[in-house]
Amino acid sequence: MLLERTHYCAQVGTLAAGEQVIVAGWVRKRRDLGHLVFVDLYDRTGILQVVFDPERTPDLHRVGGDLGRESVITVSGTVSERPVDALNPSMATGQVELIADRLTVHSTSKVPPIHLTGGSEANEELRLKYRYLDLRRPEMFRIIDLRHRTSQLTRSFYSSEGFIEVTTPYLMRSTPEGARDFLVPSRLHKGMCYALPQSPQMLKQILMISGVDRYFQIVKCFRDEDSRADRQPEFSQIDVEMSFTRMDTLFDIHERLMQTIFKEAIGVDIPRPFQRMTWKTAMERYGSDKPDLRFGLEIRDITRLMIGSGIGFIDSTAAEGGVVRALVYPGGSILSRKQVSELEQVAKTRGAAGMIAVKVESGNELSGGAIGKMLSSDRKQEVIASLGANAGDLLCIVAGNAMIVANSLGAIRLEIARREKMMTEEFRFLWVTEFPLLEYNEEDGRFYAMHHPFTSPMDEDIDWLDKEPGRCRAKAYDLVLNGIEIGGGSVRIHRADVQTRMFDVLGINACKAEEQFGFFLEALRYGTPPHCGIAFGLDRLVMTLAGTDNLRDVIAFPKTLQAVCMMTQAPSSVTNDQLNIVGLQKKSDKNDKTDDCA
RNA sequence: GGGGACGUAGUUCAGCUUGGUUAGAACGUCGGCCUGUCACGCCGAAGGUCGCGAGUUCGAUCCUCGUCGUCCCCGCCA
Repeated sequence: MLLERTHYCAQVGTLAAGEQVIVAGWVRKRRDLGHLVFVDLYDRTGILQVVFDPERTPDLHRVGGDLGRESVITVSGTVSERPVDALNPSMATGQVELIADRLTVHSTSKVPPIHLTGGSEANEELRLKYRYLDLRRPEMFRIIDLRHRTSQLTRSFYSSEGFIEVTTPYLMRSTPEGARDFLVPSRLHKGMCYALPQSPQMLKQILMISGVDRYFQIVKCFRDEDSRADRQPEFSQIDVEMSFTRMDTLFDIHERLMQTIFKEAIGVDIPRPFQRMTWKTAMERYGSDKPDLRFGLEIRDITRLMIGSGIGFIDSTAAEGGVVRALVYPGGSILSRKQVSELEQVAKTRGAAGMIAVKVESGNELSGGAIGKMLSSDRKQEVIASLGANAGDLLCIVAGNAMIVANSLGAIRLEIARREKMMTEEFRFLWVTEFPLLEYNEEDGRFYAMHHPFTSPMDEDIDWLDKEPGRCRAKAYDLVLNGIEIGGGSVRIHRADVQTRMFDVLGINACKAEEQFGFFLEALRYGTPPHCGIAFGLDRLVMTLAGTDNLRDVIAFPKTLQAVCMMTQAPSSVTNDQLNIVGLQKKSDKNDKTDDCA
């Protein structure tokens, strides 16, 4: 019969000597001194030293001496205070040990392919293949637990604010716009597919129409797009929608949610209210719609000062309606030619033609490139003054299309901060507001919704919708934390006529709209309350709480950049029979390994 | 779709610049010894398709090309 555990390893550390306990877990390490045998027993709470003493239990001692790494055992024994000279202050349970008197070996383990104790970490490919072993490491369990607590705090916070968790289907209908859908072929309707939701966007709005009033859900979302360090094909959102509420109330609720999570999960006090910044300001001053405000390094516009400089490409940039902007790299004039060229490379990957690096010399002098030669000393002085630069600094100047210049300098700004280790440990929250409603796509020759097609234009901009849609701002907002977009949402359109106008601008005519969004447009016609919502990336939030910059670290079973699960080898080929059932046929059998075991 | 980095023992890495006889180290594993260890210690041993394929060469872990895999970035994605 299974001897049942009475305590976790860590709990034993708090018990008095003489207590009888039963503990269970994995053999992390064995130290066999010939007569005495010590075993480090691990469970999710920590490590406990178990002693096998040949004088008390000769039979056990022999078995204990043979225990292999990661064998699973149950041990009963007596809690004992360690001899004074054998205390281990670096161990949570280092003042006690368990003198074993009974031992059950439930199973043994092959030699683990990754190190589970201290020191260097195995490469990620192996960690993902043997994820169950990787998750046995305390650092990984700590994150799993942190994620659990974050979810729990979220659920209880929303519940106490009158929000109701409603689950929505994963088998949805495909909608155009936005990301590529993952498709699920239908057996009952051959040739037709369900789509896994990119987010429950329309359903949560319909719940508002249903009168749910305050909805939330911790929900999986799926997007068939290329992954990144902070992007997985399937990810979790804290999804929220609320009716009859001003944007400011939504901000207030979620600032308190963040405050609660950070306080309760990691003991950090977050000041409120959070800073707010318009999208325009963010782009101009930080070159990003998700600025990291833990450091300054603001971008300044110097177009006016550079016009008529006599420098060819700068004058032509200005003539074409472009901009010239600069960033001060404090103390950057000592950079090597190579380091400067690496900075320029950063700008070039964001589409800039180049980056001009100018050194600030003493006596308001600039040296380097055409600017050092061509600019009058008055102009130089003005440039230095307007940038607040000092001798020894390096000016990074980029000219061209406003968007490209912003992105380039934004990337350089982050690179400088990384190099100079300016990213502190603090948590800087920021609401970015007044996003553009639409984005023009040159290739397709049409506008796309920047957020999604149900986002309300700002009242004062609504007339731009027909005249100059690109100028129209949206009631959309993002919550940014240390340069990471952790959430985003908007006030929604609650009038069917405005929604139709929106579709018009997007080039979705009445017929198309009816076909693709008909059910939603119809719902809007049955009494829709004004409503707004937001969704947070749970994975990214936990990532920040855990202090890692790899999304895979906070997901128990993540996928690689190629969207493969190293442990299960998903995706896999399927048999022709399986495909027939859903009415599909393979185009090529090139990678077919289905019948390897036949 | 494009750019970059990496791939050598079970693991983490060195070796490659300048091709040459037996490819090393540490940890781990296995065997022996050891009564207070906790990075236990000491003695000994086993362990390699140098990712895969082709090419150059008398000879390739090393050079070239291709290919596969992982990571990072751009595009894409909110």
